[in-house]
Amino acid sequence: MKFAKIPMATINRLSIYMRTLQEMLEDDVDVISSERLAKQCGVNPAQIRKDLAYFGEFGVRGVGYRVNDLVVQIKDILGLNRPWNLAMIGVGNLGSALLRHGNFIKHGYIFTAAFDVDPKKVGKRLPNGVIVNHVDELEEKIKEKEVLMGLITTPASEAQNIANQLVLAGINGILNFAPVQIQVPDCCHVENVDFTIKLDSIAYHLSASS
Amino acid sequence: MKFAKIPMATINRLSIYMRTLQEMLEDDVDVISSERLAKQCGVNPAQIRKDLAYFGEFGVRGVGYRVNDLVVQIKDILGLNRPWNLAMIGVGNLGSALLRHGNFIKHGYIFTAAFDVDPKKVGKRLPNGVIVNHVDELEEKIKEKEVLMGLITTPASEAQNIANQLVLAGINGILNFAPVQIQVPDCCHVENVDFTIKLDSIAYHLSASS
DNA sequence: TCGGCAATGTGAATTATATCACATTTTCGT
DNA sequence: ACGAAAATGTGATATAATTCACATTGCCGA
Repeated sequence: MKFAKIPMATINRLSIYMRTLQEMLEDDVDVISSERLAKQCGVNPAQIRKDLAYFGEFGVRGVGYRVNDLVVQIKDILGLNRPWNLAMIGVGNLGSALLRHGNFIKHGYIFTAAFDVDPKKVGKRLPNGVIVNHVDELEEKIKEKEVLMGLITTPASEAQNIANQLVLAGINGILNFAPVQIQVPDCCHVENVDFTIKLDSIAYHLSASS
Repeated sequence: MKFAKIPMATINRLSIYMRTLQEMLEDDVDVISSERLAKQCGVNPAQIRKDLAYFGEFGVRGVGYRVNDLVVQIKDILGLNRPWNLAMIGVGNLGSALLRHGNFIKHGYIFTAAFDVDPKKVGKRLPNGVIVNHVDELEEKIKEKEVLMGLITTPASEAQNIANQLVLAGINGILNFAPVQIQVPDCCHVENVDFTIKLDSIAYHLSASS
C-alpha cells in the first residue's frame, strides 16, 4: 500500500486527524467512527476512510477506530514515533517567539540549534538552553547537533542564501517563513508558512462576497 | 468572468505572483513572460496564464505582461487596493511577535486592536500605538476600530470560544494560528496557519524517502 | 509594408482528488 | 445461535485542477 502515490492533502489531513484524536483521548473517548471524526475535523467521512486505506486497515467494521491505536498508527505513518531535531535560522521577533512556543516540543520537535548574523544575538543562551551561533558556523553545528530540519525566519532577502547553505549542510527538510519562494534540489522538501498569503485569501473572499 | 468558480489554489498563487512581481519591479524589470515568472514562482507557465484568464486578459501576445500593470490588476482582484484593519486576539509570544512583524503593514494590513485576558497585558501600549484591551471588550472595540479580520493566537482551548465572539462581533474573516479546527457559520471565512502540520508533512517526506 | 518571431489565451486531454454507494464484517441483544 | 444494526473498506463515479498544444495576436526589423 505504501507504494501507491499518496496525495499531499492526505498527509496534511492525517496530522489533523491525529490532533483531534489526541484531544479525544484526553476526554476518555476510546472508540470513534469516521463520521464523528469527520464532523470534528470538517471533512467527509469517506475521505477519512480513504486516507487511512492508503496505509492499511485500522478500523473495525461495525464499530469504528480505537482512538489510541489510530494515533499510534498515524504517528508511524508520518514518522513521528521518534524525536526530530530542528534548527532555527533567524532569531528575530518571529524566530524567538517560535523558539519559545510550546507546540513544537509537545509534538516531538526539538530545537537543538539556532543561528543569526547579529553579533548582539550570537552567544546568547535561549530559554531552552540552546546557544545562538553565527550563521558562519551553520554546517558545523548542524552536523554536531544532528539537526534534520531547518526553519528559516530570516528576512526574505536572505532566505535563498540560507536555504542553499542548509542543503549543503545536508538538511533536506525546510520550513520557510520568509515570504519568498525558495528553490532547492529535489532531495530537499520545502514547506512554506506565509501569513500574508492567507490574509490575501481572506481579503479576496471578503471583497468578492460583498 | 468573475462568476466562474475560482479554485482556491488560484487565489493563493495570485498572491505569490504579486510578491514576485513586486520584487521584480524593484529590479526595474518592466515586462515579464509567463515562462520566466513561472520559473521564479516554481509553477507551470500555463498555470499562470490560466489563473489570470479567470479574471481577464492582462498580457500582450508576443510580449508578455507589463509588471507594474499586472501588480495593480492582481491587487484589484484580491481586494488589496485598500487597507484592511486587523485585530489580534492573544498577545502572547506569537501574538506579540506578529504584532511587531513588518510584513503586515507592508502589504496593507493594519493592526488597530489587540486583546488578551491577562490583566498584566491589558492596558499596555504596543509599539504600534495600539492599546491591549480585555477580551470582554471585544465586540465594542472591534466595531469602534472598524476591524474586518481577526487573528487568533490564543491557546487552542480558547480558540473556538474566541471565534464565536468574533463572529458575533460581525467579523467574517479569521486567521487562526491555534492548532485546532474551528467551526464557524458559512458567512465567515477561516484560514489556518499551523506550523506543526507542515513539520509533520516534512517528517513524512524525510521518513518515506529513506 | 510585410513576414517572421515570440508569447498569450484557451479548448482538449490528462491527471489528481473527493464523494458516493454498497458489499462486507463485526458486534450485540434476544 | 441468529438476525438486525452499525460502520468499515473500496470499486465506481463525479468533480476539480493541471498541463498540453496550438491557433491567435501583436511587435519589430528589413
